Amino acid sequence: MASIKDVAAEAGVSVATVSRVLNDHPSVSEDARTRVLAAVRALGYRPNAVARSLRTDQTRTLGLVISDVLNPYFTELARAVEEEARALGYSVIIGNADERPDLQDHHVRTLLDRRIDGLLVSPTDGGSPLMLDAARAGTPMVFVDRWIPGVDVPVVRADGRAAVRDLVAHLYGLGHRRLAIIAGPAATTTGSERVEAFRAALAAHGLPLPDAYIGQGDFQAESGRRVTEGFLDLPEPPEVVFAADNLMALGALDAVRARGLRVPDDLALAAFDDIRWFVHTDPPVTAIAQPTDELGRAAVRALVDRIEGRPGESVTLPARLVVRRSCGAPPATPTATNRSQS
Amino acid sequence: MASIKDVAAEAGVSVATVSRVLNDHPSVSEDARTRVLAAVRALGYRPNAVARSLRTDQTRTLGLVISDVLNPYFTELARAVEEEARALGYSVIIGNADERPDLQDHHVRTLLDRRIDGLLVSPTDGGSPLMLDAARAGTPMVFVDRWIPGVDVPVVRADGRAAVRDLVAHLYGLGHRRLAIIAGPAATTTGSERVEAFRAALAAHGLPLPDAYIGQGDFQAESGRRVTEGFLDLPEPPEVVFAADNLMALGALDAVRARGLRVPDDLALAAFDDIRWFVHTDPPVTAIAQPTDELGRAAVRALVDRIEGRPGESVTLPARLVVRRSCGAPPATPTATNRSQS
DNA sequence: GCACGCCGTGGAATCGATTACATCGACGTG
DNA sequence: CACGTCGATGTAATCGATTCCACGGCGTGC
Repeated sequence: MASIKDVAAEAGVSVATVSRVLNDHPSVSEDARTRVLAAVRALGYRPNAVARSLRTDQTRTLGLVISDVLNPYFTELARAVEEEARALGYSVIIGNADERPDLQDHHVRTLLDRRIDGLLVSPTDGGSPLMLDAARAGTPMVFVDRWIPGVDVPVVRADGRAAVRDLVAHLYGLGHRRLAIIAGPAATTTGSERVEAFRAALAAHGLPLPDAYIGQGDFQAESGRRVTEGFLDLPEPPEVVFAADNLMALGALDAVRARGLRVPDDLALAAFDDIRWFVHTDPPVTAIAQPTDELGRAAVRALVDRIEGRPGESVTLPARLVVRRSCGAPPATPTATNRSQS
Repeated sequence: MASIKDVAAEAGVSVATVSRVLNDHPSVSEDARTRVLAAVRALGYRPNAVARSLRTDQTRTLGLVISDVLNPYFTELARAVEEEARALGYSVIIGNADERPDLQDHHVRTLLDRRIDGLLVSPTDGGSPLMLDAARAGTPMVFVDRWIPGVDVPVVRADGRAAVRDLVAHLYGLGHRRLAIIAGPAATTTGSERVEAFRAALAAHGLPLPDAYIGQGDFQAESGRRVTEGFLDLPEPPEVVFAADNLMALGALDAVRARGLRVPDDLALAAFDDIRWFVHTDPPVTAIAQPTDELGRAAVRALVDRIEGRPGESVTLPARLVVRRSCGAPPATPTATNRSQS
C-alpha cells in the first residue's frame, strides 16, 4: 500500500506538504496542491488511519457495548447509534456482551486497548472494576438504556413508569387482578426498575405483587419460557404476565403454546420493548414502546459532546403504551393495533 | 495512559526488555520478567494496540459488511462471526450497509483505512470498483451469503435450491397452482438465484412463472408490502406468495392484514430465511432455514486461513424447508411446527 | 587457558502519519 | 535600499510499540 512518502516522491514535494494538502492547511501553493492531488489519485493513496491515530491520539471511533445483538431492541439502538455517529464523523465498533459480564469486560478491554475516543455502554451488571476504573480515569463514557448507579457518567434512557401505569390501568380495566412479572436481572437498572414501576402501579389499584408472581429472568427468551412454566404450575396461576423485555415475551409465548393454551384467554401477555413482529404474532402483543432511535442519537450526541470537551448531558425520554390484543378485549378500531398509528 | 516507557522506567529495564516480556520472548531473565510484570500491574499498563498495529502491520481485526442489521438473519450471522473470530483471537468491526451501495462503499473504505486484516462481505450490489480493487490488490476477503460472480474470492453460502424444490412440491401437494415470488434485487446473487430456483422448481411441475407473478423487492419490509398489494390487485391474484427474505415476508403480512384478508385462506405465504418469530406469527410461517451459525463460522475460518497464508476455501451448505401453517394444511403433528424439531 | 557461542540486555531504527521550527525568497514600507 | 513580514516549503522530532544488531559476561570444550 502506498504511503505518504510515495506520494511525496511522486509529486516532488516533502511529506509535510502532502500532509498539509490532505488536511487542507491554508499555506500550500496552488501548484503544489494540484501536484499532490494528482499523485494521490495516481497511486490510489489512502491515509493510514492507524498511523494517524497514533500521532494525533484520536481514533474518531466510538465503542458501543450492547447487552445482546439478537435482541431487536438493541439492534435498532445500534443502528441509530451508528447513523448519528457517522453523521458526526465517527465510526462505531460494536461489542456484543450476550448478557455476560465476562464478555462485556472483554469488549471494554479491547475497545480501550484500541484507544477508542469514547464508550457507549448498556451494562449487563452492576459494573466491573475495569469499567469503573475507565470512567474514573476519564475515558469519555455514556450509559444508554441501562446504567450503573453512583457513577458519574451521563445516562440516556427511557422512563417507562408512566407507560407501566397506563398498562396496569389497562389490565385492571379489563378485569385482571392477578398480575405477574418476568423480571430482568436485579443487577441491571432496567431489571429492577421495571419491577418497581410495576409494583407501584399495582399498589395504586390496591393490588399486591406476591413474590410468587415475580419470576427471575435474564432478558433471554429461554428464561421467559422457564419462568412462565413456573407461573402456570402455580396452584393459583396469574391471569397476566408482563415480560420485562421482548425476548422473554417470546419465551413466554413458547411456554404457553407448548401447553396448548391460548393468549389471552388462558393467560394474557404484555411486554416491555415494542418490536415490529409484535403486530403479527398470535395474538398481537401489547407492549411498551421506547423511542429507540432518539435514544441512540441522543446518546451519541452526549458522548461526542464529552469527547470534544462540552458538558454532555443525561437525557430521559418517555416510553408509551401500545395496546394490542394479547391482554384481551381488542381495541375499538382495527387499525389501532397497527404500529403505524404511533 | 502509561506507555511502555513508563513501565521500563518503573522496572529499571529498557523498553526492549519490556516488549520481550509482554510478547513472551524466551530470552528474558526470570528476575527481569518479574520486575516488568510488577511494574505493569502497578501502573495498570495496557499495550497501545494502535502503536502495535502500526509497527507489526496487523490489526487482528476483521471487517464485516452486512446488508442490513435490522434483518435478524444478518444479526445471527454477525453474532456467529464475532464468536468464531474471538475464538481465533480476532475482533470484528461491523458495517451496516442498509442495502445501500453507497453506504457499503463507505464502510469498505473506512475499514480499509483502518487496515483491518481481512474483509467479510455480503455485497448489496454487483460490486463497486472500490471493492473489486481491494480484492485484486490482495486484501484477504471472503464473501458470505451473497457474492459477486467473476471475482476470485472464496464464497461461503447456503444452497437453497433443494429446499426451494421441496417447498414447491409442498405447495403443489396442497393444491396451489398460481405461485408468485417477491424477489430481491437482481444485482444480488441471492436476489436472482432464488427466483431461478423457484422458476426451475415450478417448471418441474409444469407450472409457469409469469412476469406478473415476479415482484421486484429490495429485501426490505416496505417493498414486500408494496409488491404484495400489487399481487392482490391483479385480475387473477396468486394463491401463494414466496418472499425471498424474512423482512419482505413481514411486509407481505402487513399488506394482507391491511386488507382484512387471512393467511393462508386468502393468500398463502412462505419465506426464505427462518427466524424465531415465524413460530409465533399468525399463522406460523413456512420458511427455508439456513444454517446461519455454521455459515458465519465457516466464513471466518476461510478468511483467517487466507490472512494467515493458508488457502481458504469456499463452502456451500444446504438450506432446508421448515413447514408450518402459512400455506394451508397444518402438518401432521402439532410439535412439527416448532423450531425445536430442527 | 583461550576461543567460541550463547544468553540477557540495551540502543536505535522503523512503521506512517502530524506538526513545531527553520529557512528562503518575494514584497511592501519608511 | 535595508529591514521586517509573510507565505511556501523542507527537516526532523514525535506518537508507542517491535525487532535487528551489538555488546558484555559467562560457561564449555579442546
